[in-house]
Amino acid sequence: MNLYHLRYFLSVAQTGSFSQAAREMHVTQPTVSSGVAELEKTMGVRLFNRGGKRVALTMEGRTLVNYAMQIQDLVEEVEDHLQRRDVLPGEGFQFGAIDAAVTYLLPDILKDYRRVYPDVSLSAQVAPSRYLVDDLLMNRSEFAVISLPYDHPRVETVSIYRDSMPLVVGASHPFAARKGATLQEVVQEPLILFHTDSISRKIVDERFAEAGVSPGVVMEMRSPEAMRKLVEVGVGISFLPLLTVQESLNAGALKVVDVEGVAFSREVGVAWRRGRYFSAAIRYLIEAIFEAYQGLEVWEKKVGIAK
Amino acid sequence: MNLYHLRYFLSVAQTGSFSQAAREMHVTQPTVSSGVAELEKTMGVRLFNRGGKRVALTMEGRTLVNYAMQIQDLVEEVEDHLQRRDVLPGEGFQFGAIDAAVTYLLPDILKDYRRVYPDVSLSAQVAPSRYLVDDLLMNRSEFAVISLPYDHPRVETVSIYRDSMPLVVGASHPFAARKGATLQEVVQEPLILFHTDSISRKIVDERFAEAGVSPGVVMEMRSPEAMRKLVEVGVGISFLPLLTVQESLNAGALKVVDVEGVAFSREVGVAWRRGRYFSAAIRYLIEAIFEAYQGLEVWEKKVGIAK
DNA sequence: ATTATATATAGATAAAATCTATAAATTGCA
DNA sequence: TGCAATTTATAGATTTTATCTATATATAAT
Repeated sequence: MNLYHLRYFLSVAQTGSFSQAAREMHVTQPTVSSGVAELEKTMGVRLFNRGGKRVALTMEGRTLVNYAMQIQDLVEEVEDHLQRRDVLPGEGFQFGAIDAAVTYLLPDILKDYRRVYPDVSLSAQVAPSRYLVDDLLMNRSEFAVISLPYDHPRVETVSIYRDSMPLVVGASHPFAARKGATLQEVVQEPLILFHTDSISRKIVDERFAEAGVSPGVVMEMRSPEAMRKLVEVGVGISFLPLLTVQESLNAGALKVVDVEGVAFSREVGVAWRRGRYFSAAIRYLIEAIFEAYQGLEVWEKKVGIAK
Repeated sequence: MNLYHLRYFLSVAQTGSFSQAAREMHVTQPTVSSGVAELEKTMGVRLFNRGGKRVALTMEGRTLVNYAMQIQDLVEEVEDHLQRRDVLPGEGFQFGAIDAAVTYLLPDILKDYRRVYPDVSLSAQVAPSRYLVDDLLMNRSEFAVISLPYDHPRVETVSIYRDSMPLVVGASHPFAARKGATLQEVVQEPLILFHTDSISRKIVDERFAEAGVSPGVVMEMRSPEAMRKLVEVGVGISFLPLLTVQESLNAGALKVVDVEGVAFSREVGVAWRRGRYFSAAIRYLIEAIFEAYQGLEVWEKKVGIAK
């Protein structure tokens, strides 16, 4: 069975004439003849009674008309759909994001997005960067907002945001009243740091190693929010992304303390599997992120031009 | 778009692998590759994200899955339907029949038929034979039960029933008390005959012409039922098919009168356009008619063997 | 009967689908 | 990190299918 033949058949059924159908379909009359003949052969039934100026559908022909019209409609509908890049209600995609991103960087963007694509269901996977990258590599998510730098031959990244990672202490901590502290003073204090598999932790560790000091780590965690709370209540002090602690700073629950010669920062960026194709609805979200922060030009240079 | 390619696509979507889909579809892997590539090209979207052990549907791919499954289902359904020669509910066909046939010959057959094909809607066109033959020639009806003989190069007929056409008179008519009447006596009486375009009338006319007499026709009609009533009330006398008058004879409202040297009869038969193809549901009805009366062997010789 | 218009058929041509062989990429394991 | 196994993509050959032109055949109307 062939979709063109089905179309010829419908046209014959409608016009009652092979010749006229051929004219409507812009093919020759023998083409219509053999198209219908092919259908009749594979179905094992006669579809038209020939003879006379007009041909007439058989009962089987009428049955086929019924189905053929439905099939045609579906085919046209899906072609339309895909060519417009419309989204089927209920369709959606999954992306990854680190905690700070979903909490502080993305909310407004996602809100706007729902206005543009109300039918797309978004599913955000929140996890530390390395897990998100696993998802990317396994094609389980379309893109991810992760901490940078992240070096992998099959992953591309573009930075969207640079975030400082100052030393923060609880309001009642001795450092809170001082202008600053030295690195030596800091390592005497109970430190709450990210887990060793995190990018932010790596940044901190490298700097400590350079300075030849080793910190007094009392706790390792993966959740910056939890760490913020712990610092607020005085369990320890920590280097935390500004994004995470901004509210607590405003509220006076935390204080930033300058540390001589230390200016930690980490970057947040968008990552995706190299060579990945982006559906229009997904691409829109990614580009909204770049527009809200930065990186649109770099992104366009990397994938924008090439389809 | 090609239905095979759609199938390959669905198989890839299901298995997550081009190679495995190829094995399932019993084609080579490049066939699946290029089939999917063709879909992607004509739709203008990427359907899968490749790379990695498994491929993953894009959003557009998921949309297409949705439609492709529906299309597949319809295709399978219609193929099944037609190959089994099932009938779509509401489907039906039209046939023609003369008054006597629908009234006296067909009722039981049609009743049985509805048990076998409850979903087929039958439409009987009741009219004099020549109009029914027009319908046959125009492919407006599938077959017809008409009066014979009917000679037309494009119409085939098979007799099913021979019906005598005796002279009938009202119970109070002078002839009713007598054993018989001569042709000369009959032509003196007011005769009610079929319209001149009818076959039964032709039979009568020919016999009169042979005998060199011309009847006193007072009324010409196309409805044997109406004629029966008119004879009953004494408007005239008539030659009517036995089928039509049997009940009135039993009730005593009419009497049969023998006419010397005259034994009219007409045949009833099934007629169809030469070369016509018969759907299973239609063929069943026709053959039921032949079985109930006669003519099955002749019919089978004419169309039975050839599909 | 004759003309005009239908559909069917035969053979040639063009288009496509599929295959074989092979390249290129990726994963998993040593 | 490098190698073996497995994956998808590509190129070219082959086969199949669809379509076209030309023509035969049948039908309807004049």
